[in-house]
Amino acid sequence: MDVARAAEVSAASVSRAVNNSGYVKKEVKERILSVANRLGYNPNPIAVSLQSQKTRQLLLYQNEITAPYNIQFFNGATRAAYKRGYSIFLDIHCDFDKIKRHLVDGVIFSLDVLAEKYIGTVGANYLLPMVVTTNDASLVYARPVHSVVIDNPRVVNMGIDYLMARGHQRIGLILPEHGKHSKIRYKLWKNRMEQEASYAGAKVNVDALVVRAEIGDTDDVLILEPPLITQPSDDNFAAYSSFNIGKRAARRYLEGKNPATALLCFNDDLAYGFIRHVEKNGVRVPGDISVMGIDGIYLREWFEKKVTTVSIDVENLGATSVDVLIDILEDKKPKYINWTVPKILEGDTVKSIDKR
Amino acid sequence: MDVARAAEVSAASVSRAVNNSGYVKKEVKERILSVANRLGYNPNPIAVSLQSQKTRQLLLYQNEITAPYNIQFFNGATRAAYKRGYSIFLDIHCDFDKIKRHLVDGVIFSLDVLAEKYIGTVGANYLLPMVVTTNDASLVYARPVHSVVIDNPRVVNMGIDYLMARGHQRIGLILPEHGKHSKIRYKLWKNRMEQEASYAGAKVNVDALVVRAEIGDTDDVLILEPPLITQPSDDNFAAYSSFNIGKRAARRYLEGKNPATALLCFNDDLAYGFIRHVEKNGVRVPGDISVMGIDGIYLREWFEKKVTTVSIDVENLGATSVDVLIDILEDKKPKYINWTVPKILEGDTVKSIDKR
DNA sequence: CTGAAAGCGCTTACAG
DNA sequence: CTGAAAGCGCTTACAG
Repeated sequence: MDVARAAEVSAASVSRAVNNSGYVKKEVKERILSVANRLGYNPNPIAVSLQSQKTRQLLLYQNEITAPYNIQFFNGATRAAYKRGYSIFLDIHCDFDKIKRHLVDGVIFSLDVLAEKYIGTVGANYLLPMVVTTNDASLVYARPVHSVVIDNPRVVNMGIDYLMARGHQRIGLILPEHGKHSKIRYKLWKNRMEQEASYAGAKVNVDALVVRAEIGDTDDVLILEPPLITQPSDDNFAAYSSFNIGKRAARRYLEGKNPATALLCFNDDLAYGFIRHVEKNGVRVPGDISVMGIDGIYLREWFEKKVTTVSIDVENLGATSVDVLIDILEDKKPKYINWTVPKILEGDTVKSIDKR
Repeated sequence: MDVARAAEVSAASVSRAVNNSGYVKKEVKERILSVANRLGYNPNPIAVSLQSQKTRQLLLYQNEITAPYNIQFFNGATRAAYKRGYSIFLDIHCDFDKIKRHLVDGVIFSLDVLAEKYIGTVGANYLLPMVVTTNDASLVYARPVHSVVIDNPRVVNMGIDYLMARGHQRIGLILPEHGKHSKIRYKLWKNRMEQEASYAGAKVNVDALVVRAEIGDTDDVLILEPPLITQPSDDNFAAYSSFNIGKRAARRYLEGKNPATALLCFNDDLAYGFIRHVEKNGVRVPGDISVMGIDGIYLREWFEKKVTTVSIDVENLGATSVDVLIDILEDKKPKYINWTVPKILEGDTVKSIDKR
């Protein structure tokens, strides 16, 4: 070490002085520090990491970055990490093999399917400490995994409650054709709606209230290489965006004759895609049909109409995931399952109607 | 090394086998590899980095993550990095001291003011290889810095050309009160407009066409800790968003009597904030006033109206920045100044008018 | 209070 | 073709 030579002490003393750990005589310490300062010395972080077996860096996997959900998750995560002296590494390439080369202490998956894939492949013999945000508390992985759980039963029922309180009885559902989360929310919605129908003594086919749509091969959310967001010639939007699924759903909705007075959407992005397309075709929201989303995306503020939504406080989801992961790393034994609490955010897309 | 012991060879041979470098007898290599595989061995990336003095990780500084511009920049950057075997570390905390602890080979600044701040402080004695995306080719830092330059003279004139070709002569400008970029674009616009006026033989006060606005202390873009995007109770949007500056500008616009028939906006976000607010107040775009943005954000597709804009191909900006940085790291001597080419993206917010 | 030594887990000349 | 040695740049017991 240059500093050690210049200050005529051992490397050990420099280390003690710079990190002010252990004993160094006061004058010596000052001399070392002033020399270090003069030479612009900074401990090599890689060497420090090798020694401590810690990088204080975390990895966050998301499958893309244009969805407001993902942006909010990242923002919450990076804030939480910063508070505890860590940094977040956002990786939107689901190329899990690369994880072996990343200099990180642990991993966060903002989507459970990503975590499952990782555990089933690379994770089998390179399993870093990890946390996953999941839509299903009952998910069982190859081994126990710490998770932050979106309380879907509450989310879906809270949305339905809100709409019912405003007189809606025929409450439809718009969701992607495929995907585990989609199935979970569909089941919850269906159970509730059938229950409501039986209360009312009615025998109805609730499935007539559903609109499903899909774009491309959306079953596979593992995107190795994220596409360009904006094509050089036109601004085509990535095929997998929920916004586009919402547009597609709107097309189906307009073709059929869905009897719903209100539609609960799989998420806010989808709701906006839906609204955009039906309004272009003369259907007013909420005049002709009420629309409710799920998530609570920040872009609600950017649109001409704020979507009424069940917020799952995505930033908090990200922050909690990070806190759990750091707790693991610092041996603070967090709970395996961490629930989050949804909440209604009022907006402009639901109207009250007379019950009949 | 466990593998070395189990395979009864030296650590050196294991290294050679695993990296398949140097000579290892075929059978021995196979034995090592199978043992390594059985034990689930992976070289410790920190140790590898210490040895090679490379992490293959890069740091990208941005001052927040909600702006579509930043999202696109990141997407372009991470794609470019991935192609060359690097990863990008997105840091939205402008806490440059932390850079000393990051395990990265180089840094990218997507905003020149961030780079200047870094060079003037921490960078003085901890200067990593770096690249900056800048609005001004003439920027002189404390030392020469590789830069990717947004060709503002072309951007501004291209926008004005587009509007003039559609009959507009009184072309206004909306921009933030403060900031270097704002001043640059203002000057370019002013020169051009005065020139046009003199061609026409007119003597006009072009400044009557300007709308300026600001939110909070926006002069300081160095955000140590990014705020929550969504507040738990209401969805207030961060004060520094250009969208909100656009709304504020709209208020001023409505108060005064700006004679412009078309307004060039500092960026697309601002344009949307402006459009949102004036339309709420009965002013139609482009019916009553044409609006043009700069940037080419992907959210154009999400809105009811696509803003007409001068795209600076932000993804390409990010990708180029990364390529230049990697060229530096790999000793490929990239140019110091790298220009990018703007381009018009048509939209729904400009109408042609009769010249008079 | 301070330094020599060992070690973090690798890789790469250097001998053989 | 293979191993012992040195070294990447630190930190931390261990002696003194």
